Amino acid sequence: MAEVYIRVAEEENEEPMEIPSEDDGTVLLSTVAAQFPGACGLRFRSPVSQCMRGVRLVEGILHAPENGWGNVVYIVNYPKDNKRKMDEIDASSAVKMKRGDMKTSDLIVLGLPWKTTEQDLKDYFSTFGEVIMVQVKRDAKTGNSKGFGFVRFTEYEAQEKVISQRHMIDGRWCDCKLPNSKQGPDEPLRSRKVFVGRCTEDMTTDDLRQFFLQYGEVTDVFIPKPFRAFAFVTFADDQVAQSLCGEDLIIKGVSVHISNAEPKHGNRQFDRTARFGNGFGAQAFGSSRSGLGSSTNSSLANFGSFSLNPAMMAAAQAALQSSWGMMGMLASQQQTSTSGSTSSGTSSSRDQSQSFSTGNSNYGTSSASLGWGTGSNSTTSGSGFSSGFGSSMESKSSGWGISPLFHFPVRKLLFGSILGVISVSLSLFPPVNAMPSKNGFTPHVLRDGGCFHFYPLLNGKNCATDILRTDECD
DNA sequence: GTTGAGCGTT
Repeated sequence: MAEVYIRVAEEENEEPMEIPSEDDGTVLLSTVAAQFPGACGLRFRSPVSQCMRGVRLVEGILHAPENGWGNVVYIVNYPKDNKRKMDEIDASSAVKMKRGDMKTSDLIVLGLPWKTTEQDLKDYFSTFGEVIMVQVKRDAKTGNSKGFGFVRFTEYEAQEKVISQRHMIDGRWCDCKLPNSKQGPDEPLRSRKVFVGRCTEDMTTDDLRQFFLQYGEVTDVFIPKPFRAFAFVTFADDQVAQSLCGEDLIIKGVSVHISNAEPKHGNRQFDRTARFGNGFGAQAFGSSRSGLGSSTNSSLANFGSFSLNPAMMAAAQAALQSSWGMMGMLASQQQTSTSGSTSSGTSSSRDQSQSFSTGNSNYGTSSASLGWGTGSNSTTSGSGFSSGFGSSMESKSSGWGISPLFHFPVRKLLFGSILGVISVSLSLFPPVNAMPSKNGFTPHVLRDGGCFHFYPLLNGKNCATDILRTDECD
């Protein structure tokens, strides 16, 4: 079969480029993206209607229109083309760009060989520009390198270049990043990482990487182990990430939902705002970035007189309604495995394990707690029910992870008091199924090692995060 | 004397 090419251009009146189709007559979006980086689809002007028409795209495969590809010039779609909100994002980033200092800052160099000296560092990085500072962090007693260091350039361009690539230093691949201490507090607005909900177990990191490649360069894919039905995909371009948020995409025949990766707990800006008067974290509700702010707040107001928010109740009731039940919770205490999972590409070889390590995340559960019955944080204190929670699951690599509304180590709680409080709350409030749909909160429970995570859904959309499994709750 | 994700004063 003779090779078939379709004509593609960025604009209608530009000279088209011929792009090869596959044997079955389809065209891979990745093929298009190879010539037009960032392309997310094709459109063409219908000779009949004179309107622009989209080309069917299924799982990265572009399907010819009814009458074949023909001689039409297909126009490349980019994520920003069909996202009105991108204008706002562009505007806000423009502001940040202006405000963003072009000053250089220290860069942390991760993964240094133990033997690497500061002179080695200086020699290496001088190839990128003038180096005004290098450090190798060492153990005070032994003087041994800790395997990381810092470098600073005079030129901002050199800094950008160095951050943008990996570095082979003395035989090891190293990464240079802005240190955590230098990461701006409003970086979340420009997150390059998206949360991929409703993943199935057969989706591999490679599958996801291949799939999302059609939208732009993918710098990291992370799938928590054991299987938890979600993943994180990080793009090189934050605009690509933002443009995908809210989309339902089909991967391997299943619909996954893309949303913002919630900031992990323990992030600077949330430390101080992690509590409401009712004792619940403001993060899941107050963040305007999640786009849930207004509707959520109105729900809160309805419950204000109880100084309880709906998610709080939902969570408590979910504890009773969850398919595990209390016995399941007890049994779960036998499982203590938490953060032992490794990065997605595991290898015993030193070099290979490094090659997979960039940007991968591990998950662990750190302690969090619920305080029951004291009411100390309650402003109106009608219920005598308050809680607080600390950090939870986190994504170590880039500071973003999912954020369950709260979770707690089961073993640290007395079940008698749980039952007591829950029975009180149940007597005060209707069961979940009877909760007003207007309210829209639905509890979901996720077990993670010895901990339980409660995920409230607001009108079917993730409130604290995306929903993970559907078999546990209604 | 080992290690391999992280985050810097000393």
